[in-house]
Amino acid sequence: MKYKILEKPNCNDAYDLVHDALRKKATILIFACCKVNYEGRAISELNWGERIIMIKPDGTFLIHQEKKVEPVNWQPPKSKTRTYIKNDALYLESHRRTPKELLSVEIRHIQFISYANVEDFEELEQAGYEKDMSDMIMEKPHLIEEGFKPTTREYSVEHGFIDILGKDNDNNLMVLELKARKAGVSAVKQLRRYLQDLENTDNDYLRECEAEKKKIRGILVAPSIMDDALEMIEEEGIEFVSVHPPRELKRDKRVTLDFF
Amino acid sequence: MKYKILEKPNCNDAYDLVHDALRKKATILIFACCKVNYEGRAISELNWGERIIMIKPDGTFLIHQEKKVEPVNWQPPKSKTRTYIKNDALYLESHRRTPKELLSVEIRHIQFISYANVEDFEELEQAGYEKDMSDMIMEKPHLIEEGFKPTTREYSVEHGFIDILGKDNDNNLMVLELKARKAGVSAVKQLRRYLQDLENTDNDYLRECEAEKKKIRGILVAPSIMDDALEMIEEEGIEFVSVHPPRELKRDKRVTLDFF
DNA sequence: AAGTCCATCTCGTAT
DNA sequence: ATACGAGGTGGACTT
Repeated sequence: MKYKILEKPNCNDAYDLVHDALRKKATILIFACCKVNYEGRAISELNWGERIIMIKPDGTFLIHQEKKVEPVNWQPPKSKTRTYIKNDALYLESHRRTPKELLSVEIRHIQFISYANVEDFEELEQAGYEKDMSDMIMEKPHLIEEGFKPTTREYSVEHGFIDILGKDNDNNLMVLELKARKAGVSAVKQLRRYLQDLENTDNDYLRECEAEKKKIRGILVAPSIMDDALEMIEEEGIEFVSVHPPRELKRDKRVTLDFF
Repeated sequence: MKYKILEKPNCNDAYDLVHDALRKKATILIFACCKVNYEGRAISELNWGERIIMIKPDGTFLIHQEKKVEPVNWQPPKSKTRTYIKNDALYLESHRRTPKELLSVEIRHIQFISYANVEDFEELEQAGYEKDMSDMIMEKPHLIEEGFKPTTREYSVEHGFIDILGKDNDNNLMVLELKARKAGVSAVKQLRRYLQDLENTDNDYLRECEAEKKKIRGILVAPSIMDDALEMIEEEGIEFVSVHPPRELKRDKRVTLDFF
């Protein structure tokens, strides 16, 4: 059976349906009045009220109020769900170890309860992120400037990773910090720290620059920049290059590439 | 009517129910095969597959696959939902401005669709966070050490905010960085930056310390600490104090206080 | 409206 | 298993 719905079921029928659904690895939806306790990484308590409960076959457990994107309480995938009846009331429990967490739901008036065998073999295709930007710049370095030659990605320094390292036409070292969204002061500070790290630590790039008397150029790459960050950049001698993250899905790209 | 369910409805009946529910500010649940496009802060595409769609009265729009806590696509509160029929298929659209975002859902086979008037006047009571820790330390400074006198919270420095500033028994300055979870290397680096900020910028605390020839002590406060962070702390002359975030709900606390 | 920071962040990925 | 960073982060709070 693909799905099943019970309206205003009694406690035993609801119990049977949940039990069935858990065994069948179905997705459960419940609209009911409930009371919720959580204890684990933090603790919380939610008094009686109507909510939507969703239990997924991967162990995910969600309780949604009538507002907000985030569930009011939840358990992550691989949590174990069990159900039982006590004093004529239905209880749901979801627990996991590492870290030890327990979510307990007491259910009073079930308006309806259902399970569904959800068949979905598709994955989300998406674009517009820092990684897409990085890929694009490695493919088309001229987006930064003519003659830019990227050499290293994710170069490790004291306070983190430099997104892209490379050289300009005159062999000066270029340190790129990428942001997929509007760059703020924090991005400038981050780049500034990386530049300091590069200058204060012994490394091949620094030695080469010193030997050849070349400069180290810090480049902030983002679609746009906030006003205060722009001011700061001018003070710091850092450059800003406007690059928008690519808005092409990989599938579209593949098609485009196949086409030529 | 508190709720309504249609099983395998035709396109027009489904449209009517959605229309009704949106007008009535009800919460909508749909189990159906759908195809999703998103364009806004990023772009994404999700091909045909079965999912659970939830539309809340506050404008929140969620599409859940059968795995994970996070919805595969969503729109935040205050988004505007509309529905229409085209070529005998039901469409749902949710859009918002600032930033401009559009979520489009094409629906093929509806297994069931329902709306529910969710009544919930309760808010989550919770504890176990950084803020709770901070409150607790301000109330019971001896948790850090005997004679500790906190003076300032959220003291602004170049790279962020110092959680708690205070003095020890000998009038040395104490800089506290709080973490509600196990502290890692990044927490130590953060504290180190704040200490540098405090020493490099002109401020009353620094001047007082220099005048009175007092020290500046960096204290990392967390329930526990990672091995590499502990090593780093010893090198840096930073101290670690183990404090667990309080696990008392405010309501419980109130009861306790009222009792005495 | 925009910026800042915490979160039971979640989730992917590298180690 | 654990650590680390990105996210259409969300959400609360301040400016």
